[in-house]
Amino acid sequence: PADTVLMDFGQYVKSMPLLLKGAIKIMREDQDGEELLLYFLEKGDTCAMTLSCCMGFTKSEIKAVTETDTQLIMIPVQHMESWLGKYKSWRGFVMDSYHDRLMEMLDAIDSIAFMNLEDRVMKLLAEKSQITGSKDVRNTHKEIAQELHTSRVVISRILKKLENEKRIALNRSHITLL
Amino acid sequence: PADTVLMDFGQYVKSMPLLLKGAIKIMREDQDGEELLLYFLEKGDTCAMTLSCCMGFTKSEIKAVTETDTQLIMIPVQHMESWLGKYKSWRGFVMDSYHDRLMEMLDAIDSIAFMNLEDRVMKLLAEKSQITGSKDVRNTHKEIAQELHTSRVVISRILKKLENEKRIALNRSHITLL
DNA sequence: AACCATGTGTGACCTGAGTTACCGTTTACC
DNA sequence: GGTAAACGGTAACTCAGGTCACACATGGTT
Repeated sequence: PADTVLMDFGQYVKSMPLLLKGAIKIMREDQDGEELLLYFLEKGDTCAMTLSCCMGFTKSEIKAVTETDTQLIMIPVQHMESWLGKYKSWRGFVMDSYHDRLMEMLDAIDSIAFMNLEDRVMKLLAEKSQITGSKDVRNTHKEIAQELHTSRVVISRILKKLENEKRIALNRSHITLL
Repeated sequence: PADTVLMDFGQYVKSMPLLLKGAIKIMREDQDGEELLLYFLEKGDTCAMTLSCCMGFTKSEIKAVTETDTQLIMIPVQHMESWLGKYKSWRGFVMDSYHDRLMEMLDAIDSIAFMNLEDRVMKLLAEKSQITGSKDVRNTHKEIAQELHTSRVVISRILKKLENEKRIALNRSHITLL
């Protein structure tokens, strides 16, 4: 179901998720417990972070939470490793996954470093809309604020501005893209 | 030699660097040509970005510039691929490299998202000092500003403050950590 | 020595974003 | 139906960091 914490910071990882349906959001947390959305995983994706964590037997650096209801397969580490030697296709899949995740990280960095908050809000709303396949985004201002690592007041202000510009419509716990 | 551009944005990549000596800085650039330092590569490292770029035959998303004089081996793509099937150790090395790079990206995100400029400046100076093995950092304020994606004036201001706090000493084109 | 490019210092000002405080509205749940 | 919690709007203020303008120092070149 949506909003399930699949993996938390500091947890050991012993299997690798393979996403069949739905979406997962990957978050980063600093020492004060402040969070930041890194990227979303969608159908066909796997989490490279998990992947390298479970191979190195290190703790998770990230938190994974289902964004929507989700269906996934968990592959135990030992299979993963042996398959890497046996199947070229599996190797290719794992490599591609690493590549994809690096690109998502780059994108996350671009957003934080080069974009202003207003644009980041619009980008996030667009991504959420794309994931659910609907123009309606069911989130409170507070949730959006946490994902973008800012405060609720700031998000409310920006959303109100976007509404005045007729780019979105606001309702309680529910935003519509126009 | 130092300050050599090994790879630029949009360039195709046909071989993979393996760092024997020295250090390389990896930069990201936005559409306006604004740059941002992502991380440094050091002895024993390779560039996972290059790696996945050359396997996918896509253009480079990053720019690589030697930070110090550097010695490296360039491995052509075709070897890389066949070795992945043949040698478990090579596979492990490539996987580890991907993992390391992902961790560096996480660190870069932490810096940008969670730290203030003053701390980022100190962190950068510490990294540069560690790389050269010297307390002296030979950089102009302008160079530091570009790496942190800010302006020269701001960096001068912060450095002056750090000097007043006796944490560094300033000279022309040259900063000493105390 | 005169000149010019580069590097640095500093004051004045602007602005996006974070903070605090307070209020009204809606929803969930006894 | 009443009450507490969650949600959202808004004003007033603060502040880090960005921008502009200008001055001066340093070092290399002719």
